[in-house]
Amino acid sequence: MFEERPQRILTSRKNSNTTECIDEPKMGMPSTSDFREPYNVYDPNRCLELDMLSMPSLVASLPDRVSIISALSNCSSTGNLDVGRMYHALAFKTGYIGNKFVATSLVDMYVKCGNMEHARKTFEGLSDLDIVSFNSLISGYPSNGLSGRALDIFMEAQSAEIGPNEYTFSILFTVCGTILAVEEGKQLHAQAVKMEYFSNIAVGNSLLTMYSKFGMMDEVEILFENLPNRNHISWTVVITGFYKQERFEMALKQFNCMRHNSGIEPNEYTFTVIFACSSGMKERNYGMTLHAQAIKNGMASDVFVGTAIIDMYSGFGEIVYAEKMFKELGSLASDVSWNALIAGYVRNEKCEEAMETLHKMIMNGVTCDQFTYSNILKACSALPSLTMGEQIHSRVIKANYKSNIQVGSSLLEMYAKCGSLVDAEHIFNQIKCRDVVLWNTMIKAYSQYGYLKKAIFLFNNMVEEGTMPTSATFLALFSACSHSGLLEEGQELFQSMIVDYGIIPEENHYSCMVDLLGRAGQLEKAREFIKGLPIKPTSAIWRPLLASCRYHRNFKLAEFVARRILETDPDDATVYITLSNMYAEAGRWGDVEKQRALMELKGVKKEPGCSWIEVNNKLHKFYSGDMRHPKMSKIYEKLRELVRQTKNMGYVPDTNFVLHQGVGVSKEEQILCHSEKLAVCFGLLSLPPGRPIRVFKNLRVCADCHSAMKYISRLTNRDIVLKDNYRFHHFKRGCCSCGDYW
DNA sequence: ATAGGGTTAG
Repeated sequence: MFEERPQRILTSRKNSNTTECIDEPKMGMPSTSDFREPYNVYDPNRCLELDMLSMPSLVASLPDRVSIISALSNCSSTGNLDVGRMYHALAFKTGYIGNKFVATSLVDMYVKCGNMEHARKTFEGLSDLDIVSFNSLISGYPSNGLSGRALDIFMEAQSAEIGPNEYTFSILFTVCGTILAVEEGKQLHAQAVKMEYFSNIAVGNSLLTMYSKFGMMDEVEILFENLPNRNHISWTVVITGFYKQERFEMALKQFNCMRHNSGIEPNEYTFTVIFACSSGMKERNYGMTLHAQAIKNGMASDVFVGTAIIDMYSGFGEIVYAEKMFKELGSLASDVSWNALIAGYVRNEKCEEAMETLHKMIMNGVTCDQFTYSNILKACSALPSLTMGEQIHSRVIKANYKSNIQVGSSLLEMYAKCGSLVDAEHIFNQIKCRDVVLWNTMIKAYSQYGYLKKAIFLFNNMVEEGTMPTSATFLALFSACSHSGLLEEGQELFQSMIVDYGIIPEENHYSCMVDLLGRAGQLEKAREFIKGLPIKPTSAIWRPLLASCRYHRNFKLAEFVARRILETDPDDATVYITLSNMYAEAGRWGDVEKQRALMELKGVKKEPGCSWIEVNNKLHKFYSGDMRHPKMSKIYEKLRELVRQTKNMGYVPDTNFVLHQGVGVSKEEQILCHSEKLAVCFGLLSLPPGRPIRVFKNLRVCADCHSAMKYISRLTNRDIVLKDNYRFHHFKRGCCSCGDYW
């Protein structure tokens, strides 16, 4: 994200009345003649309503010019606006404000304290403007989010024929880099070349930074080679440039070059980026070696380095090391460190720990920001817990982050994943300034719930509004097509993605296409498709074909595909389970037994099915046939009643896939106690009428439960949302959003 | 009296 900006022509003097930035209060832009006018000193007593009498100690012994300047410079570095204002009043009282060094120090003090209005007013009071005072003023706008304004002020200086110096260029290169003003940046570059300013390291470094922010790394490399002077900052800029482009090996190569050939030592800044690189490359051993070096050099106690290390370990799945690093930072930990730790917990599926850390963070008085909310909402989605999500949502509103686009996407995703599509839609509709991720998140939500038409509709809206779809957009659309069995539409979209949008398909796109073909019954075509792939087929690509083989009862191909998957993933329990389900459906009990024996031999375990539901802020878990829940007898009573009633409506229990008949228990009895049925039934008993029932399951919903839910939703007139490890099923008045289940 | 580099997310 960068500021909106009008394009400027920096060399022309006539074009100084450019469009104001949107977030900028109007301030009269003086013309050249204004600068020449006699004293118009900005009176702090009038403007700041300061009373000299309230500062008796200062009045008693009036400071001289030098001590005012040094006091102001002290205020600049500490950001102490109140003391700064007192010295402004003193400078006025003593008349030193007429001195240009004092006045410039004042401008700088206001700039550093973030008060651009007073900086500008003080600046306007200067009688004898020079490039230093211009630089002071210009340098303040970027840090206040008004980079475009800095370029406007620069043009005022140009108009006043007050020429730029080295300081001006380093400020402006930084400005152009942050707002991605490529044309202006190049113009300034040319101007700086003419003035031979490049022996100045700061100028060179800011120029490197600018081009690296433009993503023009070729340019950066050439410039870097030819810089007359380099220091550790120059190296860090180049390394960071490659890192941001995700060219981690190049970043590392430069780092090694710096260490071995340059004679310049890397410092905390350099180490921070290098930790981020080893995190990005998943180079666990390298990262740990680096950590040891950082400790040796005393750099691991730097907050930035420490935080980068936290993030790195969490990326390696070493959450314990991340925790340790966080503890070592102690009171040095910044909001970013807290965020990195929370993100680490979420990444490593420790959502409860993430929530606990959030509470500790609040208790410690650390301010939560968009990163915090975004991460913690992801934890709510992963749990998934709608009540926690709603609690975080109210925090987001209180902290005024609800119109933040990233937090918005996380909120949307949270509601969708917690089973409330209506709330997800509400979030989407509230955000008017949509970006591609927000669109993708909503499209993906529709796709997961099986609302293909809505997904396609949004896709068309998105394109009409001029947002370029990304590979994630198509992924969502493919999976929607495949669940709805729309083979041709899916294939057309696949072609369109490549031809019209220039997106190169990756593993997951291929996997979706295999799923699409397979579900449509084109098993051989799916196999041919895999054969013709430009990449080596992975188990993720084979897996959807195995599922299709089961549905279309193609044993031979299923066994072939199963072998392919087991070659790379020998512990994949779903392969054995799918095969034994297939054999069971065909009554091939001998083969079922063989699969079971194989699983035992290889030590592969089937995860027990578990469903859960949130009622009154409490999570209720149910396992198949589990009797531990206190309300179990009521639940079974209700369940039998429901089965009786739904049978009258046409429900026929489907016992085809029951693998082992328990002793003394009928097959029908066995499917009656499936965990999802128990959880839904408990929801019906506990939640007020009309409220949707939201149940989650760790495995796929079985065909019988799916069919039963349709009848139950009609009978009880309830919306039932059932999320399994695969997708969402939204049962409404006897229908399911996913179309026909298989 | 004025300038240059670092970590976290959807």
